[in-house]
Amino acid sequence: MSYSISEIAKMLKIRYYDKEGLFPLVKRINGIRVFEDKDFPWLRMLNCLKNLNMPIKKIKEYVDLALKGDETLKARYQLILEQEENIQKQIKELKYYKKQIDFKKAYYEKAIEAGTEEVVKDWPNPEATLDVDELPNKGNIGNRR
Amino acid sequence: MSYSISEIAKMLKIRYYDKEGLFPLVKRINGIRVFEDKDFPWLRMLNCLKNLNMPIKKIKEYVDLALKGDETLKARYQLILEQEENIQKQIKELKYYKKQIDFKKAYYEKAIEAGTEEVVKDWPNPEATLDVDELPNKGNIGNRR
DNA sequence: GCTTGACCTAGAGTTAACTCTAACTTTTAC
DNA sequence: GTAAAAGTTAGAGTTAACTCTAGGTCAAGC
Repeated sequence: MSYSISEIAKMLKIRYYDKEGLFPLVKRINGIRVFEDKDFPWLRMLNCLKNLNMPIKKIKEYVDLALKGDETLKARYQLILEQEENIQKQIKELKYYKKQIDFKKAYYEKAIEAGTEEVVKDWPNPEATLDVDELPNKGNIGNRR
Repeated sequence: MSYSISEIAKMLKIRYYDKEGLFPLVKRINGIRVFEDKDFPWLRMLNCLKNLNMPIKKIKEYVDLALKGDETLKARYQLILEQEENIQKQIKELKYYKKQIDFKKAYYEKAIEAGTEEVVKDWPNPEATLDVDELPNKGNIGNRR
């Protein structure tokens, strides 16, 4: 089974990504892109990296490595390892900020109950630092801010 | 204790955020911003929203609501609830993509061991769909892509 | 054969979030 | 009092990731 570009374009911003060189291996008939089942694992992988906030240029690097074949296996493995760390950091970061949000949630619940923010104005924040070193790092091992 | 802008600027891109109207309540002496301990909970909150990928304009809306006082308590509470959902979705999404990354990790480990990708080329992907409906939604309740 | 519609491209335009520059003021150190 | 350091601003420039436009090709249906 094959897929037309309009079908695929609903799922990803295909033309743009193709322009950026992200799928050099997709078949063409008379210049028209024809996606096949075999392309899907690749599309899924690109979609994954994109949603992990990897910049297009970095994804392109990965594509170029993949094109070079077996000699770049270790480099690609390295990139995957970085993404694994990246995911862990992002989850950690989200959980960190969840504390702040949960605090504010309770804060507003109490304030709404009382009809005024006055009663909660001096509730202590969950953590008293803004020091960058104590904030989780942004999940940015090579990925965008 | 107070803090100079250069001290604060290391932590956040203060001048830019101020320009965007994100801290209208910070004190000034002869036009120079003077941050005080009382400002920190606010700065932390802005930092939190920023790191949850809320666009500056949306953060500004929150700031403007806060300035209006008690009449906007419910609206602000609503915004916080959205962020709570947003965090849950983002964590879910990250865990989803982690499966893909873990698959690739094992894939490359095997390929490196064998010296060639050939041996793993036909390993089945963890999930066989690219259907947008089956992918977790991007964590974007009002937040940027 | 001709219109319609789905596809193609190059390139211009848009948007968000910075980032830098230049010219000015205020504070600090001697 | 004066020079340097650190603060200020408006506004121009940058970058990434789209998004749109204009003009063109090609196959299908009438």
